[in-house]
Amino acid sequence: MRTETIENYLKTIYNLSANNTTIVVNQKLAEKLEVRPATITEALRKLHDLKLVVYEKSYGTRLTTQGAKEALAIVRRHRIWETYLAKELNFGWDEVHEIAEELEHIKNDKLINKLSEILGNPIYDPHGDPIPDVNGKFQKSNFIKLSEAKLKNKYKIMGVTDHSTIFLKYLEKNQLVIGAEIAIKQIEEFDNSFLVNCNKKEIMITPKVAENIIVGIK
Amino acid sequence: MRTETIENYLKTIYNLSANNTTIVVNQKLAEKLEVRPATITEALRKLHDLKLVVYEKSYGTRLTTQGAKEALAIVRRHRIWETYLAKELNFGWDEVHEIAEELEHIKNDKLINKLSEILGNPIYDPHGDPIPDVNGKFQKSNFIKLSEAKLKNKYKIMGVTDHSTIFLKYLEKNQLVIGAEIAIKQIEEFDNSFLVNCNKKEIMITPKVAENIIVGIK
DNA sequence: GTTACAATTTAGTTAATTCAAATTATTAAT
DNA sequence: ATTAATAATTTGAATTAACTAAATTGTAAC
Repeated sequence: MRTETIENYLKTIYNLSANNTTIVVNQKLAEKLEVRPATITEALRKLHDLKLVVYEKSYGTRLTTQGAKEALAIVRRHRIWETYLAKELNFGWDEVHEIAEELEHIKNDKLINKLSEILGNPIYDPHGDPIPDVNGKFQKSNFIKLSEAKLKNKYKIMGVTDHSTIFLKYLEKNQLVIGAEIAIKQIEEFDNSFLVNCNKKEIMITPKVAENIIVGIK
Repeated sequence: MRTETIENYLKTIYNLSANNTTIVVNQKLAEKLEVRPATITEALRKLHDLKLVVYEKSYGTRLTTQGAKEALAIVRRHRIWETYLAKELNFGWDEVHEIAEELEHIKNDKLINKLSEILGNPIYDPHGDPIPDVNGKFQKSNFIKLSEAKLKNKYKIMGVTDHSTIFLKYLEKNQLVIGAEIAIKQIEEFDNSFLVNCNKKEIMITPKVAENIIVGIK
């Protein structure tokens, strides 16, 4: 079986590779996992021995088929638990991540599939992140970042890319929650800020915030 | 924080000490944890350094106040999860133990108390084992082993002391489940077997089985 | 080609967990 | 009280996992 550390490496490589489409460099891994570069080199050697990554020295890393399969299983467990904690156990969306970080390491397919079933097999977690199915497949969608939204269009908030408590609390305060509908009233050329209509109120959205909100076209 | 190994030592010492009332000897621990005696001595030295046990060499071990507190917290988490898995997630009572062995190590009071609340703060788990409350206290009861039952009396099955799958499956097959009512028809002096009436059927119960069923007086 | 930065190698450290074998303690039986 | 049997401890060590500082090597941009 895998240690938690190995699972965390797998998950982090997966997350930094934009769903396994780009190569991940050591620096990013070292940053995210808060360890020294030497540790990354060492860990990647091990993951390579376990046939979980393709690791080209001084270039970058990507997951093997097996590595991606395991990473997706971890991501699935994490996001199912987050959803379960939020929807069934009434935890706030800013609390669920931390608990799910621990629960995700418990490998019991029957348990996860049961939770998924109770939730109605959700395809998004409370942060709007897609939940892979049992086979590691995502349902397709055509969501965009709010920062790429077009003037006068209407959108629905589908997720966030920043999961920090401070950001989530900010969103909540402004009622910019999952499912909320947004109409783009104005886009300021000068600073890329957005003036939007949400819940019958006008809200000013900075580029940094817009960059971290995922919306679907209504 | 405690490692899982330390938590497992604490839990095992607690379980072998009959609710912290008797001294535990190394041999029993070695047996239960499936390690060599030398390992037990070593581990107890460590638990002693952590002020979790009172350890008298070549005599025996018992938990300190702190050790008992932590052991009870683990037992509570284990039994709450077992109950939740069985009652809310429809797992069989022979499946829940294994999963709870992992879940019990996740230390989040809010989570456990939430599960407990959803379950209506149960005081027994699916095996009939009592669940300590947040303060590590048990509700009192006057249950006895079926082997101590008296002729002609009526009892209700409240729990088991053997949690093995084989035993639980045997009980299920004979409908000797938690809550089932039993009337003692006959006690055979020669071999201490019991003839009981349960669900309108007569069942012969061997001394070994009787020893592992906990009943309450009706 | 030099410089700046990233990655790797080397040569460890620390901590957790376990064990075999030899020795010592304890207990029960005579 | 001595002995035999059994249990526990000590010693000395191995293993594994995870990580690091410091020195070296690679890479890429100017």
